[in-house]
Amino acid sequence: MDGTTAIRDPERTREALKTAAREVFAEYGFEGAKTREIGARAELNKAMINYHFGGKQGLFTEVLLEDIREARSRLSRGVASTGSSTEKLAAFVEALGRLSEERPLFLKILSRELIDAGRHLELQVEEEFFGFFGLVQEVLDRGIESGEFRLVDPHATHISLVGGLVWFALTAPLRERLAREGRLPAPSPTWSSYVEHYRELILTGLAPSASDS
Amino acid sequence: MDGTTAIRDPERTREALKTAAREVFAEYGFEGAKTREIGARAELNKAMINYHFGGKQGLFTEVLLEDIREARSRLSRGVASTGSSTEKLAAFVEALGRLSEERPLFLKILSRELIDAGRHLELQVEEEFFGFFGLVQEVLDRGIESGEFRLVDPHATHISLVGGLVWFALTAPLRERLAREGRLPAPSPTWSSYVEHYRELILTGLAPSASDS
DNA sequence: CCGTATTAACTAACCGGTTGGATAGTATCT
DNA sequence: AGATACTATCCAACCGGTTAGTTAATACGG
Repeated sequence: MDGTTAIRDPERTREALKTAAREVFAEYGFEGAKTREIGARAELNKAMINYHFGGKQGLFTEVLLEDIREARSRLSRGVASTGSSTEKLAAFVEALGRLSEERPLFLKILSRELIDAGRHLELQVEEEFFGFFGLVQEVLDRGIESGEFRLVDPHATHISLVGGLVWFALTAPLRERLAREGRLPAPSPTWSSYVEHYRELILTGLAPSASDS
Repeated sequence: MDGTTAIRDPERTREALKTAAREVFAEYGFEGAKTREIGARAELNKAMINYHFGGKQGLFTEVLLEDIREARSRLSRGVASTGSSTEKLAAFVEALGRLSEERPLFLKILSRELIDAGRHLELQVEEEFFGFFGLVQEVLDRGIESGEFRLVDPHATHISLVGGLVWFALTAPLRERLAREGRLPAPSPTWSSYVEHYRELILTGLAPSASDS
């Protein structure tokens, strides 16, 4: 009765399904993901998806809500670091880099949803997701106001800021495959080296020129 | 028999199928795209896909080969512009921006393939696609060598360079939907304003500091 | 404690509907 | 007439979801 030998453990079952779902949804997308495959990877009957989550959509929603909340909490911590706007932005890039590296499945799922305009996102997930947008905006606004950054469009800058890192993450699978097959002329950058490069590129790009007020 | 009134026109049929395929593949991905839907949009029997292209995969490959070749030719023209490395890079950003704006379906299809490491790309398409990578590399290498750019990792810079623009394109559908529903706090940047912003961000970010050799 | 009724967790089999592709027959070219 | 282009129909495989039935965990009266 120590719990580890329990044959039936609904909590463990739910976690196993969610873990399998993250893999399969990331690999095949919502429509492409087969409930049979999720069930098989979790070593459970696919009917358990309906039993515990109300269906494929329910499982998808549950997994995304969990991941979005974790991501927001991690990124918030990055932005909330004390210091100048420059330091805050650097901390955010670091946090987003680490998140992209450690949660590639989440990033894949989210990217797929972005491509098809969030077709499979329920309202609740959408609302939760929009919380991301406010995170960086304030740092940029304040940095521009204080003169630490050039006078750039904060909205556009926000897109650029996230774009490079996400793109690095999205192309990672292909680059890894090519590297494995020896078809890459030069070695691909590591995560840490890329994040470092990106932080410098962005911060240099945002720095005011010498002649600015 | 001037051709425009022809009831049967295999060339027109092939084009109609490819046009419909671009829409459907971009919207639903390779697996999600239904041959019935493609046939319906082209106002043709779905058996024509098999007849003219040998199947779903054949049509997909055909469409991608065509689009990749067009994209490469357009981007090559951008890079080949005369002038300094800075001007060449600026021209490339412009060209990529215009391409992303004018060929959103192509970009969607390609992004989906990147996410799943090119699972549906036949070898021929892959080879054709890799040609992209070399395009910017040389401009960056020469710009660094000549001292126009900082001493950055060209591979990483390449990823950053493409990332922002592609991310802008990928999030466009969602941003458009949100704007339509009035759920966006601030208006989203237009294509031209974003490209302009991005060009400046990158070129500023790559510029050597005053103290550099 | 202890048998037993009740509930919760789980499985195997099945369902209507849809998929990409094949095939047979028809129309329209040269 | 013979090749080419096209349609209507069919098919095996597969999809997500449901269902009836089984077993493990739990509540409870004695």
